[in-house]
Amino acid sequence: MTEAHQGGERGDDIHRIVEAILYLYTESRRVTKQAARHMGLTGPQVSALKVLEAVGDLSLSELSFRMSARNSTITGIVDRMERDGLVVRERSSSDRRVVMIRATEHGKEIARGVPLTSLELFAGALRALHVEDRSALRRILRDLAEHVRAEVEEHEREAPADGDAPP
Amino acid sequence: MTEAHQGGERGDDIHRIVEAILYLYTESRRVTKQAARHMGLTGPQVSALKVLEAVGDLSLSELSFRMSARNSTITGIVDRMERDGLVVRERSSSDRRVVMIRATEHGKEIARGVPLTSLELFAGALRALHVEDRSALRRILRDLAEHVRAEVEEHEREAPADGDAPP
DNA sequence: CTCCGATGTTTCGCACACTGAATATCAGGG
DNA sequence: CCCTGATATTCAGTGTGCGAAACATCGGAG
Repeated sequence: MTEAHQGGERGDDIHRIVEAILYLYTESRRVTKQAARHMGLTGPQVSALKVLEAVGDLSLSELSFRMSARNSTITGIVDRMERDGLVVRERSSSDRRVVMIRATEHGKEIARGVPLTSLELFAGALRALHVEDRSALRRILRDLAEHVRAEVEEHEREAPADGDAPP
Repeated sequence: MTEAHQGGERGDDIHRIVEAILYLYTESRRVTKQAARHMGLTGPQVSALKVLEAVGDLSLSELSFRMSARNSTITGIVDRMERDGLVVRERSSSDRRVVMIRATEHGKEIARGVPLTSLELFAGALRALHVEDRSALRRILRDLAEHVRAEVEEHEREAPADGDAPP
């Protein structure tokens, strides 16, 4: 994946940077998944627990929005997590249609335990960098993320994400 | 994902850097997936086509190694891609056990078309950075990747990934 | 040459994730 | 009250992913 990118002098830096980011995230995901397996969880389950841990109880719709998935998908995931005692469903008293998803103590405990291995991987490597490199990296990535965010918004405006399905 | 990380002064830089990388890759994956859907492809299929496009024909084992998946998984993916005319299987003449996977012209065309939206997203943002920031980023990320690679190797040595199953 | 272990691929059974199309239930306005 | 829209679930279908086992082939030992 290093050469063979027609022409390829101009975008050399860019190409290598993208490559490095892809590698770093792929590796992180692999390790997370493996760590999750050790505790009997799957990727989306860890993700759901982390969201619940961070922002508190959520309705199923809110949870699916935060996880960028459909309600029917999240229903299945919550089913399995409820089966395994990680979360509980509670019908809202104010609006009896909505179901609040709440992480159990067991679920929270696991959520706190799992992702550390993945973050520790980065943390260890980042600690090995010089201090000035760290702050430079932080600044550059922040700028980068901002540019990407802007481009994404513009991109979305042109090509909406199949949100409507008229009958 | 910004607060709620017990204590959290020491690893501030680190935390934010990890956050940025996660954001960048998540965003890239989301956009890629969406673009892939538009052309009737899935994520792994795009990934496979990109690998084949980059390094040429590969055996099924080599392809599964590069995609970090098992042979049986890749068999299924290649099945569907062959069904859709994106790749062809060719038995090697030197070793009749191995099956070479080759992207068809149609497959290559689609591979060239799809990922651009995702890479362009990064490329555009990266071009907006100063030149010295780009080379600094490149150098830092390379160092970082190397550290992570080393840690992963060490980590694997302690906790092997269920690879052996003695009879 | 024949047998036997190693290697490459596929098949099979299983579980999860994900989607879109119904469906049941509830909230609120006319 | 009835209609509309929102919320959650169910269902059928596809894709992904794994491990165990079957299968073909290769390579070397005897």
